[in-house]
Amino acid sequence: MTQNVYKSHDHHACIDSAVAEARRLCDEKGVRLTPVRQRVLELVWDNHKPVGAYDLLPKLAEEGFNSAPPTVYRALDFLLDLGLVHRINSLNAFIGCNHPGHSHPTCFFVCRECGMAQELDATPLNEIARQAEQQLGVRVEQQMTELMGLCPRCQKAS
Amino acid sequence: MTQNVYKSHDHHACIDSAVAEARRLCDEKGVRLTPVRQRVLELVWDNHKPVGAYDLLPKLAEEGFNSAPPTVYRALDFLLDLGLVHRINSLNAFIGCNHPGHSHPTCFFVCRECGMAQELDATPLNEIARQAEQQLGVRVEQQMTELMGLCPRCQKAS
DNA sequence: CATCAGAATGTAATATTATAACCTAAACTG
DNA sequence: CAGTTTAGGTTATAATATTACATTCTGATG
Repeated sequence: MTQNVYKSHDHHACIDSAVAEARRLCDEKGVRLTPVRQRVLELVWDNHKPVGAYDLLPKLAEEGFNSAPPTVYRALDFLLDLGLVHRINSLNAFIGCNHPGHSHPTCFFVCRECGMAQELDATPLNEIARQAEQQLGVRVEQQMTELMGLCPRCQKAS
Repeated sequence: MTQNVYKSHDHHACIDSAVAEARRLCDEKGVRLTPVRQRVLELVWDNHKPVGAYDLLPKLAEEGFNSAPPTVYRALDFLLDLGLVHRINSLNAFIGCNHPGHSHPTCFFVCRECGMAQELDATPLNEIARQAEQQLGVRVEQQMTELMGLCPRCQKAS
């Protein structure tokens, strides 16, 4: 399943593989991973904390990219559509997805102290969707779960 | 479990029981259900669609209440703390809770066409939280699931 | 009852997040 | 290479939320 962000790991490898995966996916779908889209993806992957759209703007500006809100929102929308990033609604922030390409129910744990996010296996959510469909007759198209609390590190620190 | 909002029902009774429940809870906790707080609660319950903070402002103004953003956000924060309303993060909107008073994992289905929200039994979420706690060592304090799709009515309409 | 403390509200300003609208440039397509 | 689609540039503004500080109300206590 998803990696454990609380274990130390070679984060450059995380970023590289995210970009490689993105490139593969874009080729497959015949869409373009333009420089600004790729750079936004890399910046989102910069660490395991969800990042706000407006945090990206100055970074893009530094590097000579255009940097008005529509630029970054367009790039993020593109990446969201492909499942390369997810939006954490409770934070108005974005985080890389480590198994993009197939739409899937989404589930994150976010630490209220350090802000790091850990993607979780969302399989049990399918049960909720299935029940809702059977009992209420709704049709579920998307789902997102957000857990909040303290990560192992921040528990120790307090 | 939770009521089915797609079945016709006496909605005045929904509102009345929400207010009665709020009053009981406030008495129990020794906090005050002031006029503006009660009115905000009623307005949130006005129908089964999540309502934005800024939608409430003109309604409060009409009725002679003060109506600046802090007024409505304070009232909503108060109601959120007591579990009388929930916030639907994907919509930046608020909806009444029909079993307030004990903190619980929250789960809503929201129709992308009509916007109505249906609270669901979130018990299966506990499984996700339990697994995250065991496998990752995190401590889960809050959780929220949002499902999106088409409600029975809007499926027929299309 | 007078006074005091804490809770609640009033008010103005501003911060943060996101989108609209319209134009220009680049890249595929036949 | 002409036409079309896709992407990006630019300006302005909409929508959501908070800060900071002044004022008023409420309930407790002497």
